[in-house]
Amino acid sequence: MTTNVFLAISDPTRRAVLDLLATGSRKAGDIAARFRHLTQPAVSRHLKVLREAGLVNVEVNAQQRIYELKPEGLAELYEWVAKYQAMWPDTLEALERYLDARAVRQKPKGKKR
Amino acid sequence: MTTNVFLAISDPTRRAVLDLLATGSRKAGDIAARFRHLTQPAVSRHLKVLREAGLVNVEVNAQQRIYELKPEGLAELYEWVAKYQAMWPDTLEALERYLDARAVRQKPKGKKR
DNA sequence: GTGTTAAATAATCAATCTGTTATACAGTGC
DNA sequence: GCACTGTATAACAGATTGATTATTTAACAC
Repeated sequence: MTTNVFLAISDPTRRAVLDLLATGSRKAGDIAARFRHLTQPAVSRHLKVLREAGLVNVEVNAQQRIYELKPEGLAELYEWVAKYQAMWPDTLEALERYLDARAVRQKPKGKKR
Repeated sequence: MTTNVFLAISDPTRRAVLDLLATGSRKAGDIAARFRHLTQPAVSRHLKVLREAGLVNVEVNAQQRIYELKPEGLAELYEWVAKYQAMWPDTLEALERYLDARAVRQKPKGKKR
């Protein structure tokens, strides 16, 4: 139990679910449909992990479950990483330059990550 | 391969190593000594994961390895979570209030997390 | 009631993770 | 050379993860 946020976001599928929910709430079935390489139960279990980590809310609507992002659940993570941000090369601009440089290095023309 | 940052920080021991290195570079042996419930090889493997994730640098000094935090390695994580920060209740102050409230709820008198 | 739909849970399995002990490797000092 | 020190790696065991298929649960529609 006490599924924690760090563990919850360590899985790429779960991050993708969060990214999707960031664009708006979705029914469980619609979320599952986005992951065509996964079955419905697989997605359902990812949603459970996200629920237990406090990263999403569920609203019941007849047989449907509407998942909503709960972004404050990421506060703990933000809090943790922000400590390190202060140690970054220099300013935010330096960070941006760093990220841009990294993006170019990793994928010269691509867009997905 | 391609050990990623999200996975690297999902383990509490590894986060503790990073937190330790945030206070200054350390020899591998000194790091291992901090985790008395773990053996030297166990810590060595955590260090390897952190290396592969680009979160630490190693400087060789005779038989010793001096580990140094590479905070820019957390840029990807920061980048990801920062997207969500914009969706938080309100301002930074609201976030702080939220965090304080959460801390009180979870541990009325304690201080460690 | 029956049948249908939406989603969660159960049972199971393979792969991965984290720890252990034992061992190898590389550098130092004599 | 040999012994010693510091750290990494190998081999393995147990726990956990993430997927599957099959089943259950719950609400709707008739």
